[in-house]
Amino acid sequence: MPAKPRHAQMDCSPGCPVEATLSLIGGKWKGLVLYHLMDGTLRFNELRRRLPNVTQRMLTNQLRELEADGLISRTIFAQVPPRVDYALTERGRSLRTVILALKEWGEEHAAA
Amino acid sequence: MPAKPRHAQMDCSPGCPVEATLSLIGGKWKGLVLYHLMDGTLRFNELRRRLPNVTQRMLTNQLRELEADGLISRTIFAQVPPRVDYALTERGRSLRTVILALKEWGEEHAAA
DNA sequence: ATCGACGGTATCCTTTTCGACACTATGTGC
DNA sequence: GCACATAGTGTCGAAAAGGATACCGTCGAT
Repeated sequence: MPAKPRHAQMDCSPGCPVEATLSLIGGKWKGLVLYHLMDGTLRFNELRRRLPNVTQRMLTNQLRELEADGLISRTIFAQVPPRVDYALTERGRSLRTVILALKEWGEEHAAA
Repeated sequence: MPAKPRHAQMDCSPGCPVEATLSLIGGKWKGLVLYHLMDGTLRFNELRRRLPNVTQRMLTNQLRELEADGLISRTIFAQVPPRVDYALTERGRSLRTVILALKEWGEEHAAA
């Protein structure tokens, strides 16, 4: 399983929670995914359209990891054509302030 | 140069600033370094002692990247033994709210 | 009969990241 | 003469992350 042993060993002491949080949202496109899901539930291809530079495989990966971390939920409808909805969980929603802080800082300090 | 082409192409549109910010603080130990420097200026080995799991080479790398991004300053004193001080720049200090948001979320949602 | 939409997998390959380890220079204290 | 502290640098290699491409099954519309 190619999960994220990124900061797996949380033996870092004081500032550790900082890294713990980063390890959850630090994946290459996770910030973006979470940001878009803050608008509400989206289907797989709706996300794809919003993130044109992400390959299908990467998007699937990131979504799976976010799901494994309990930040988003994945709801499958037994239909044809298939339909899968992605939405923030309660835990994911609690990241709102963090994501917004990142966004605001980025907007104000766009420096070259 | 092995810098951070991480989110180099900032062609992501709406949530882009989120990724932009993450690309600056998303390095493996950058969050920690910034967090500790919020306490005030630190010398190289003082940082090392606070981050026991970081190899010297990695610490140097992260510091160099943070400096290149204008988040920290590096002051060399022509002494022997050598002395180098690291401190947050104005720009680095402006990250305070972001770092604290990360830390607080991490503390509250430590979940297994 | 073929095409497209949907939500993926599977496979392969390249790039990036990270860690281990060794090595450097200089001056001081023993 | 030796070790120690300081703040690094260099090289190597493993592992992880990321990207490209091709493929799958089903249904409705053409």
